[in-house]
Amino acid sequence: MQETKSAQLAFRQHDHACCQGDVLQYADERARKFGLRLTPVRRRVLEILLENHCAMGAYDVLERLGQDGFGNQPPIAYRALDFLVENGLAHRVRRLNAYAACMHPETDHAPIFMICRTCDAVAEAVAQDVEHAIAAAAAVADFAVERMNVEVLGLCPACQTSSQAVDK
Amino acid sequence: MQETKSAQLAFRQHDHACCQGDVLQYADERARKFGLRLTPVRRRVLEILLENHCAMGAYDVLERLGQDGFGNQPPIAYRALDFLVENGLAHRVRRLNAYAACMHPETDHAPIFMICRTCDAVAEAVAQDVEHAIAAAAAVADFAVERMNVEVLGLCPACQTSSQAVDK
DNA sequence: TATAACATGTAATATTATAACATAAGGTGA
DNA sequence: TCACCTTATGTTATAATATTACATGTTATA
Repeated sequence: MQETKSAQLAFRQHDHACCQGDVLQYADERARKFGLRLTPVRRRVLEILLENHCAMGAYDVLERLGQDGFGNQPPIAYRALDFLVENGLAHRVRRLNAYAACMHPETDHAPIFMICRTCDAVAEAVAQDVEHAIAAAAAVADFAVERMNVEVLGLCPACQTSSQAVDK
Repeated sequence: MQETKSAQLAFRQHDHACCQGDVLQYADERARKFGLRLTPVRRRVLEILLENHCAMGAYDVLERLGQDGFGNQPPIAYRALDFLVENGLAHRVRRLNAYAACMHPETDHAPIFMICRTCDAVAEAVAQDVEHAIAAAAAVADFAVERMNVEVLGLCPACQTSSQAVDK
């Protein structure tokens, strides 16, 4: 059980400025090192995604971009989001039709999302044993794995104890 | 490693009439036993999903329903699909915005889909060890799991050996 | 500085999904 | 059987998500 630390963190009070700062710094570094073009829109989208531990829809991101003086047509947001996803700086959360900043950009990993059904918080865990178990299951079927993603729906610690824990 | 047998099967030549027959029979049984109303549209949608080991979009299902004399407006398809999903007779494949008949309706399980990137075949595996590993990761974050799903993208056995294995 | 490759702006449209309300069908107790 | 309630279906409209296509601009480099 390695590295679920940050997943615990996401659901709790914490100094989120660190999450943001660390990830942004890493993104800048990587852009420099690998010649990624982390342009203003792209970097801004990453910042927006990092504002809190929730996934955001493309149109929400787009609205923010418009406010900041960037274009306000869908492709502006989708292209920046695609760039981030392709370069491991964000993930797509399919259950929510939304995107979340990657909290572990330094490690090559399959994202495991825990999605709170009531407050929409999203925590990303990295758990190698899960990946291994999935890889093993795929191997039995002779399936050549390229990507995998895991999405878990439920209640975050806060919502378990609050009265919001009703069906939505 | 239990129960990936059927996942192997899905990707290979097999007597698919058995898959269909078994699942439909089980669905009928369960409907009777638990008083589920497996109405004509709903049953027909299940049959359509069972026609091959691919996931189908709601609008594809809808088109088929229209041909069969059922209504041809989106809610017709979505409602039947929702019913099947809620009653464990189908799953939603989020990566494809599509639906697939459940191949293991008799067991309560989290679906694990292997999705072939080139031929769109979908195989459903049931692997308890994967579920356990995910549950353990969630427990560390105090996350109360309600549902989980795993989607693996890659190449099915047939497409690995064919020339179709290029980027799509 | 010409050029090629990549990125952004913009308009239009495709695809997926839901809301809201009317009608019909099935189940149940008087 | 009827009245009633609940559940399911039909229908219209529209919301939410995503992409295509093409014009324009920017950057890297020969």
